[in-house]
Amino acid sequence: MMDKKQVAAVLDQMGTLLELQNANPFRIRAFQNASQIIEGITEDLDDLVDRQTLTDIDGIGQGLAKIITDLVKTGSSREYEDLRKSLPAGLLDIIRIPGLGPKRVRLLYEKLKIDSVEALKRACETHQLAELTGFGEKTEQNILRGIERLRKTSEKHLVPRAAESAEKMLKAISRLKAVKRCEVAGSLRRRKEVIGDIDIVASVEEKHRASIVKVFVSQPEVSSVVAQGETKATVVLTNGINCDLRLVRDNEYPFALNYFTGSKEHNVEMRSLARRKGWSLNEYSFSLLKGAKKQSRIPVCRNEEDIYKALGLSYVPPELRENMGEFDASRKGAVPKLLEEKNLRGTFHVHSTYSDGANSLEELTKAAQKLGWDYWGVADHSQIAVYAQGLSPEKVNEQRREIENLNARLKNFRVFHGTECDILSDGTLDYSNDVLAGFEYVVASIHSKFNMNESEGTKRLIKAVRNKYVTMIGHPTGRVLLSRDGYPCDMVQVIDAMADYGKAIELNAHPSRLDPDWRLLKYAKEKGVKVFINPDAHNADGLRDVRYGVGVARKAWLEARDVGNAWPTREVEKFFAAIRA
DNA sequence: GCCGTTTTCGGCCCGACTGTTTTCAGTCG
Repeated sequence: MMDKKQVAAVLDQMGTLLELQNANPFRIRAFQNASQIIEGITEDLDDLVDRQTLTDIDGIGQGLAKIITDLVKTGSSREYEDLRKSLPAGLLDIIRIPGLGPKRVRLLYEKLKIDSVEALKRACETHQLAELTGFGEKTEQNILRGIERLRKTSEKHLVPRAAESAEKMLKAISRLKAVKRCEVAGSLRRRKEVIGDIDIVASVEEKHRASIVKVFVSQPEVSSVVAQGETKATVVLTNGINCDLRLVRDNEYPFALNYFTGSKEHNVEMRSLARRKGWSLNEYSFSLLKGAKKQSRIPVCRNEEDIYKALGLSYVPPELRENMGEFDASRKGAVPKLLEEKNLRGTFHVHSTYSDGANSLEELTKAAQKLGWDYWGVADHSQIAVYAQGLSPEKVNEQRREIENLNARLKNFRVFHGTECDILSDGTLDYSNDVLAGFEYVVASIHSKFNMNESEGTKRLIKAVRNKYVTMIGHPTGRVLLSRDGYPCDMVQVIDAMADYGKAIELNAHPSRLDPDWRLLKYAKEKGVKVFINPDAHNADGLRDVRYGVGVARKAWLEARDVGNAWPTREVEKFFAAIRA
């Protein structure tokens, strides 16, 4: 009745409702934690329920297992219904307003009967809040601004846009003489697929703090200042993204950087590990735990590596800090050597002037050479894509001849001839097998009929995966395969099929459309499915967009050998040939 | 609510900022 996404949402909501009820904070955390766990599992939730193995998962006990089982089986649960009935639904909207937490939401409801954002807005405008103890005029103003901000920033920001702003702000800070070290932290450093806000950490002598904060808040990118203190400032940038600056002493810097990089889940585990050594860990330092039975001497930590070392761990790259197995790997010294941008030797999903691309084969080749690559692959649209000048079989032959001529002239560089072939609604492909056999590789993509139900959608894709000439499944429209709210299909099943048939998957890194789910990518890696980081480029500049995919690939623990475009030319040729063999 | 090669009971992460206080609670990250 409910899938894992829905179950996760319900558990999170139960946590919030418990907060509003002023319940035991650890009980609250148990629900929030469980929500995270369920969202992250790659096994089939139905299976776990049927086999009654939910309690094998760390963090899920008898109580939560019962609730989850009820939700999956019946679509509801006694505990959930009781909680939901105990408070008006509108409070769940109100609590999302920045500056309002469970205590004050509860108070507003009890004293002023405020049970919706609209009612709250009216109450602020008529200054009813200021009459309550603990509230004043300033708070009313802040809430009104919060309501407005929530409306504007409810959507999260994509990595490339946030990265661009972050670079500008970082540059403004780092060029100041008083700043010793500074770096972007937070989810941007962890390369999450979407970014909430930008965190910058800087080390600076105390006497210079005020001047640094002043420079920060007066940057041209800043549209308003939310908070400005001695060690912290928060601003809203002109593009609507929040940006935080934290100032610390230089000896505190590694701790601050680590702390503000997160994730929260990673930090919680770090602190637990510190406690076991008899230390307390915060954003400034280790300190000896008062009254601990066993205490170890605290080593000097000059950088993040030292902190991990102190806890008996090898360095954990920011992309892996999600408490999703990185501590185990780190203890065993088995942290993978993650993909680097410089590992990439080329890319394969590129459109030329033959279909809807803006640059010729020659121009694209020059751009790829300029990036230091060894190859690239053309993948123009197939014939049904009339809107994009999809290629007829005759045109395909013409293109092949041009590529052969080009390759004959090129030294130490190779252009591959592929296609982005449409998967039709019945799962068959837009070219006959005869035509497909003429390509070196085939990216099979969906551009039509996005409103199928999940089982039909899954069948359609798996049928395409089975086609002997398909090399990799692409995701052309952005809201597709590896994204959580994309094309209706059970991606786990599709990945299983790819593993069975030795096919690859495309991580489409087109920046304007990026929202790939790294958990699914990680699952693909575990299954041995190769990944190609492709830009879906329509011009020469677009080739560079692969760099946005590298961060997501790192989050999924991908190493150079897991990624097709990190292989040398010969290996790529072999892989393509093996698929049709 | 969860968890246990120190525990089946008693723990479970911590500091800064804000606005309203006259010493601090609530919120945030």
